[in-house]
Amino acid sequence: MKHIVTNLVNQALQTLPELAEAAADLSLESTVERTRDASHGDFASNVAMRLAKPTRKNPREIATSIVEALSDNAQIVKVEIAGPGFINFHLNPSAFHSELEAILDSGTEYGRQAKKDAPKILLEFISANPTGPLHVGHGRHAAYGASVGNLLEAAGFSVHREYYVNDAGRQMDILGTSVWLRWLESNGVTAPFPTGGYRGDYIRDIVAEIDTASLKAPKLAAVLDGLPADAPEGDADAFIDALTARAKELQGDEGFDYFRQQALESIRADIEDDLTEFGVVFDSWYSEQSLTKTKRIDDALDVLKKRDMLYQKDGATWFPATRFGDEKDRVVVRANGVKTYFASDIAYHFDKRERGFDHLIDILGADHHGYIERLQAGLDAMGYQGSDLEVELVQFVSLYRNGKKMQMSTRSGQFDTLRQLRAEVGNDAARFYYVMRSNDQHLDFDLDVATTQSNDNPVFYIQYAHARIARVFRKADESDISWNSDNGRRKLSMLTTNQEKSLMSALSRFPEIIELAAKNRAPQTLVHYLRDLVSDFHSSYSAHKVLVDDADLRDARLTLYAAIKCVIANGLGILGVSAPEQM
RNA sequence: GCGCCCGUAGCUCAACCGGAUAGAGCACCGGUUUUCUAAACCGGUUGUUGCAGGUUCGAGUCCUGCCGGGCGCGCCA
Repeated sequence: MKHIVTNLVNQALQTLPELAEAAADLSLESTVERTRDASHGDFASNVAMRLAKPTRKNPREIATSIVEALSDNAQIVKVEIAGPGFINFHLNPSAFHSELEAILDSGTEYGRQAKKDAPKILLEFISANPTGPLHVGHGRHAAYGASVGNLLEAAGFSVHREYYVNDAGRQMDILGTSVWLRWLESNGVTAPFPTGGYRGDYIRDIVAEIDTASLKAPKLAAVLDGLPADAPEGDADAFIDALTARAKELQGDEGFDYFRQQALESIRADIEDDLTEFGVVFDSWYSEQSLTKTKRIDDALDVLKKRDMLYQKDGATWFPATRFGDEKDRVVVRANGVKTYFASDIAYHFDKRERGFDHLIDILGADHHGYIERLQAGLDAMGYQGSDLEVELVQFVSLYRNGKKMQMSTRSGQFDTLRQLRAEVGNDAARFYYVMRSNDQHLDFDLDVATTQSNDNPVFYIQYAHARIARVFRKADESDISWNSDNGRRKLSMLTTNQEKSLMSALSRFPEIIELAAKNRAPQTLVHYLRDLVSDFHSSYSAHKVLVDDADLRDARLTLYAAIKCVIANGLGILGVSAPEQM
C-alpha cells in the first residue's frame, strides 16, 4: 500500500529536475512512513527535509513545490505540509477497502512478496555440539533462526536452512569416552567418572540403546593403570585425554569409533526429533567429519596456499588474518599436525559459497563475537567477500522459576533441556517468548508467566483473538445468518468507526511489517505488530457487535473480521505459533 | 589492558537507513457482562532515554570521553 504514496512522490520529483538530481542517491522508499498520529494522515514523507541540505533550500519550500507537482490520484484525498516540512497524505477509504479485498483474495499468501532470484541465502543456526540434548539456550537459537528463515522467505528470498554438526574433534572423543565408561560400569567395571566427562543420564540411555553383545569389557586395572590424576589434584583435560587414549588402546580405534559414532548419531537424531516437534526443520545437516573425509579442508588450505595466504612460524601453519582487519593472525595447522577448528570453519564457509549461496547468515551465540572477523577474513582470502557473511548474535537466556534464576550446564548434567521447557510451557508459548525480545538483548524467560493462561501472557492474548473471530463465524452459521462475502465487499464503506478505520490501516501495514522484520532480522517487530493489531481488534469487538440485524453492516464487519483472522494466522505462522479455531 | 554488545517509566521491553508530543504490557487504583467467548474492554498515574560534551533544521538513534553490566581476547572447540 505504501507504494501508492512512494510512486506518487517519485513521479512528482521527476518533474522537478533539480530535486530529482539531489534525490538520486536517496532511497525514496525510506522517506515514506506510516504516521504515528492519525491527525497526520496515513502516510508521511520527510523527503523535503532530506533534500534541504543538498539543495540548500528551505524544507517547507521544497515540500510546497513537490506537493504542487503531485498528480491527481483517486486514492489520495488530501495532502498537506506540516511541521518542519513533512508532507502528509490522507488516503481515500476505498484504498483500504481494496486492501481488505486483497487480503481475502490472497489468503495465506497475503504479506508474502514475489520470489526474488537473488541473493540465495544460506541460513545456519543452532549448530550445537552433538554431545547432549539441546538446552533452553539452544531453544532461543532455534526459535529465532526458524522465524528469521520464515520472514526471509515471506520477503521473497530463497532460504536454505542448515545445521552444522560439530561431529569432529576432541569433544567427540570425550563423548565416546563417557559412553565407554558408562558401558564399563554396566559390566561391573566401575572407574571413577572423569571431571571433564559428560555425566548426564542420557549417556546411560545411549549405552542401553547400542548393541554391545560382541564386546568384552577390559579389567578395571587395565583401564586405570598409569593414568595421571584427575582434577582437583591433577589436570582434568590431561586426565580425560589420557582416558580417551586408553579407551582407544583397549578397544582398538575401530572399537572406540563404534562408541563415539553410535553416541553421536543417537544424540543428533534426538536433537532432530526435538526440533521437528518444535516446528524447526532443516534443509540439510552438514557434518564436520565429512569436511575431513572429502578432503575439503585440505582443498581449502590449498586454495589459501596458492593465493599466498599461509605462512609457517614456530612449526605451525598460520593464516594472516590481520591483512583483512582481524586483530591477530590465526593458526590453521598446529605444530603437532592437527588442523584447528578454524581451519574447518574456513573450509565450511568456503564450501557454502562454492555451493552457490550468495549470502551467508550465521546465527551464533554472543560469546562467538570474536570469531566473526576471522571468518570474514577467511572469505576475503579465499576470493570471496567478507561481507558475504552476516552474523546475527543471540544473547543468553536466563530461566526463572518462582522468581529464582536457574543454573544451566551441559557438562554437569544439571541443565534444563529444551524438551523439558516445551513440555512445561508448550511449543506455542516457547516459540513466542523466545522471539519476543530482540536477539541482542538478554532474555529472562519466566516460566511462571509463560504458563499463565491469562492476559499476562501475550501469546494467549493473540491466539484468543483468532479463536474469538472463529467463534463469531461459527455463531453466524448456527444462527443462519452466514456471512455473505460478496455483499460484505460491496458494503465496506459502512465500516466507519474509529476502531474499524484503525484496524483497516493496521491490516494494510502487514506486508510492510514483514518486509521490515525480514530486513532487520527482527521477528520481535512482528510480535509487537500482532499485539497492537489484536489490541485494536479486542477493543472493536467490545465496542461494536458484529452479528447485527442490518445484513449489510453485518457482512461488512464479517469481511473485516475475516481479514483480521487471516493476518493473525499468517503472522503467527511465520513465528511458528498455531492459530487455534477455539480455545 | 584491548575489542564487541547493552543501559529508555517501579518491573519487562518497543520506537521503521536520524523525524512531529519517546510508546506498549505488567504492577497499582476505579469501572464494564440478561447481548457474538470477561483468556476481553474502558478510564486514571508513570520519563533529565546512565552521565558530560559534540555533529545539525532536528539525536533514544550518529561521534568523543566517562560510569555501570554482559561477553570475548589459545597451536581449545
